[in-house]
Amino acid sequence: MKRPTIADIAQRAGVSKGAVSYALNGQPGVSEATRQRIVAIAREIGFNANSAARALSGASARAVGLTICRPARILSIEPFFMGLISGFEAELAARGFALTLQVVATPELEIEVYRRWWGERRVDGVFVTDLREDDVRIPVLQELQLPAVVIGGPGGTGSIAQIWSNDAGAITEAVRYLVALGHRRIARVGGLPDLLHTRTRTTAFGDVCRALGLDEAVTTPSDYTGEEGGRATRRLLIGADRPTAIIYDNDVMAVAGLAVAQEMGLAVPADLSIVAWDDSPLCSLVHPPLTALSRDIAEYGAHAARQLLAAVDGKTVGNVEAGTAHLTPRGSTAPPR
Amino acid sequence: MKRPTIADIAQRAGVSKGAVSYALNGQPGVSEATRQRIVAIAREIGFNANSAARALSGASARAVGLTICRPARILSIEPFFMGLISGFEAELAARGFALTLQVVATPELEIEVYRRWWGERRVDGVFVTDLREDDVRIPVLQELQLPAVVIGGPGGTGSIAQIWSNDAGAITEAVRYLVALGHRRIARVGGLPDLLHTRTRTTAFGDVCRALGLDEAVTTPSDYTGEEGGRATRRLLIGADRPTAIIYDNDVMAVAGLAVAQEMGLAVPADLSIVAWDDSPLCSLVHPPLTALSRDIAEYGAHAARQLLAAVDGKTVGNVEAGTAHLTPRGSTAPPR
DNA sequence: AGTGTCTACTGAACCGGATAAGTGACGTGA
DNA sequence: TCACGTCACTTATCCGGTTCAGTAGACACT
Repeated sequence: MKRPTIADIAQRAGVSKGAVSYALNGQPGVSEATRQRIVAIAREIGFNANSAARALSGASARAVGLTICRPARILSIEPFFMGLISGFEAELAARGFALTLQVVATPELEIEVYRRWWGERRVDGVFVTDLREDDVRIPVLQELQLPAVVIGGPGGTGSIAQIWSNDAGAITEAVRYLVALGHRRIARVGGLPDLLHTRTRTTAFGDVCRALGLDEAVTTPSDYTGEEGGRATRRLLIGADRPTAIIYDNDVMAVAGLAVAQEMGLAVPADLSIVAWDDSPLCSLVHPPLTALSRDIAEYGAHAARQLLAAVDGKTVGNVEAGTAHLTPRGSTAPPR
Repeated sequence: MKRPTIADIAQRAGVSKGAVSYALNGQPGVSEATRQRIVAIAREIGFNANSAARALSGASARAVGLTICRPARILSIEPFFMGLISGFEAELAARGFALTLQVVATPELEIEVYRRWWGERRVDGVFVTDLREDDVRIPVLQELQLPAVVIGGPGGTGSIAQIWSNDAGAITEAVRYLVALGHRRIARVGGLPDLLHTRTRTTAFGDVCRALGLDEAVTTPSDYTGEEGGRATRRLLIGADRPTAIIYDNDVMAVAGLAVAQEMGLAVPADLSIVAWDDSPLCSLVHPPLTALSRDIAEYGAHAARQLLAAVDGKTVGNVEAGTAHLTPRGSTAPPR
């Protein structure tokens, strides 16, 4: 089956290719009557502009890219990325943009993917996730002048637009809440220590604990997997002065931590309160349901997509704060025994 | 920054554009010495062929598409798709293919996406998931002659290649195992009833229960969400002859079911045995860890990608069975009290 | 030397859109 | 009535690859 082209439309409408192009793109240069006739024919024969031809003649590729740098075993269970992708899609689909996905192993490979996409003209812009300190990807994106929106921060992206949520504020809220319940020994199981938002959270956690005069503010680094989250929990709970509350940097680790506590015969929340960062259905599924720092990840993604599309359109896009998490208390937090 | 083109390479090598194209694509028509010189220059200046130009001149777009038809709230927690995508990527990246993703609301919209992708020449082939009975997408793909691989089955795809796992065998194994433990009242919380693999499982479940002379073989349809899985479990457990074992069509519902059982004061596995279909880290995280029907979803995806790439290359691709689930016993199954 | 064959290339057409430049018809004002 | 401007188009060129039809030169064979 042959794909219809503007030449086919031109022939049927008795006009030239150029006229068809003007008509379909809403450009001046054709009468309103002709435009409507051409649009009608295009719809009738199911015309879709060849994206390659369009991209080749200087217009945009109508696609944006997302690289994900996480091992498969984390990806499969981590709800964050799928939520983000759902949010992207809502905005992109409305504008007729496609999303190109690539899973990579290291940030260095991510750079290679960016260079290739740029050279191939495959995407008009990219989403950048998992921002690190002195991130190696940033200078490359600047050099290539590839429109980008960094999801994470704040800071560290130079001239590249970013969207970030106020993680420091969120963790402060969580700690204050636990302290109000009467907790004095609060620990935290953090995410990958290289990631900028992990550092932001760690710093803010230390600051608020110090400000409130808490005994200690231990953050155990981890890698977002359930196994590591469970191991970290076990280490925290076998100590002499075991914490009465633990904040986890994602929901998967929090669920694992809950299982470890129960396995060790501790009652949640009586003996141990648990707070999860990011609220997925997972948190409501377990027993007791987990108190969580909730945010609308899909909306966060949609916001990022709007930013990126604006950047692709050549608009200057600033940094915005959006989707800051707020505490959703559930059954896993209570005053300590 | 200007993107290097084959014309740049041609100029520097002192040959024509055509020679460069032959050299870079491993075509005959240039001497080995010249080829190496051209390849060296291309690498030196960081050349990447413009994908639009390549696609426009009849070569492939070097991209394949995946549409996902699930609401965002399920997607974010459902580990299956991310596992599948990871598997796709491994194969696609090795061949330099990009993966284009689109999340849609209905199968009808999926058809529109296929038509658009085909018209835009944006992808060389597509993955089809969530096969239904008399699936409306199949005739469209045949009409467009768009290379495709259906993930699911068996059957119902006409001439289109498919990859399927032996769900009937897997559920039979699970039921036999439970019966061997002494269970006589086994229920099942199924997935979306429209999906072909749900029907396959339902039929096989009924067959094996009848063959083993079990009292009843109730399958409660559901939608893969934790809420629905929990509700279905509650309905099953308040009945007079409550089941002593429940098989769930995905892990999220199984975890929700576990929480409901515990909330109702039932001990797992003493009062109720639980089997989850698809084994994600989630199953090992909860307490007790869930007995699951495990399969390597990433490998399943990689296999599907190999099939699709072969189809894109014009090879005829048959139907293959792969990645059949096998039972991984854990703490959630035991003889009934 | 003449003929044929092969290799290693060149030149040009082509893919399907976007777009700048050109053209003819028509209306308008002096 | 003629010059001029505007509108509604057409024509031609371009984007950057792929590919086909040529062609020059080397070499072998008679």
